Amino acid sequence: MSARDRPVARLGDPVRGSRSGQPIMVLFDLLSRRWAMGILWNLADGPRTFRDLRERCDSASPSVLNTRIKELRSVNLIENTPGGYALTESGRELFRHLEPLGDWAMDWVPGLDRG
Amino acid sequence: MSARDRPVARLGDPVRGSRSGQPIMVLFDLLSRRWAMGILWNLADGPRTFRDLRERCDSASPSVLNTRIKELRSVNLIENTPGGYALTESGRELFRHLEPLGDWAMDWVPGLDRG
DNA sequence: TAGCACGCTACGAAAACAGTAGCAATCGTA
DNA sequence: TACGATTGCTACTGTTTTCGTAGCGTGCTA
Repeated sequence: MSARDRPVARLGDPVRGSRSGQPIMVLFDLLSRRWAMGILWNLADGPRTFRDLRERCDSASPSVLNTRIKELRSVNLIENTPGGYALTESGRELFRHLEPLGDWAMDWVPGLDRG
Repeated sequence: MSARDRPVARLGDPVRGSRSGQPIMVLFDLLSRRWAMGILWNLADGPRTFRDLRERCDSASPSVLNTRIKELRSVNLIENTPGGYALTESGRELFRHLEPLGDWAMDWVPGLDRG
């Protein structure tokens, strides 16, 4: 299995066009894929089924959603529980770092309409 | 100028397939574009010229880099100073929220090699 | 005036994503 | 045991985004 085929970059791998493989860039590479952060965000308040999660992600296409789920599962950020997909402990840790962005965004976004 | 042509979503706009327009989704939409977070990260320790920044972003293609720069400038996260591109005050605020991810990623990434 | 570094654009190829349809498995119900 | 409803998920086509490379116009310097 080559780096190219592996779902998510490992430490030292070329990272989707990035060749440094620094941890933060590995993370950015993962999070900057469509719906990756949205999935974490929408699982934060409890487990969701595939279709439930899909609705909350504005009906993201199931192919992309499923690809993202595989990726996030492969790096142990989410897991499939009897109650549906849910954040793992690592996922909750990561979410705790993302969470403050919600408040910050609420202060930031309205200012954009000046354009 | 339609929402589709505007570089970055405004509050209430459909957000690249997302129709909620919640602030956090507007932010996620912006940050989940290629190199958006990398640019903020690489400008955190001082201004950089276009070419300098490009090298730090693993030689990202200039077209994408320039597109991202336009977007980040249009929402007042970076600006073009005499010394090169630099974070604005808003940009530094946002970076302060991103910064802890660097340490977290260093704990997280090595564990991925168990796959 | 010849070089050089600058910000930036153009363009074809490749990859990612959207949008829709639908399948196989599982469940509760009758 | 058959039925419909719901589940996770795949397949396919068309659009959008990104990549990778080449190169333009400007300003500075020697």
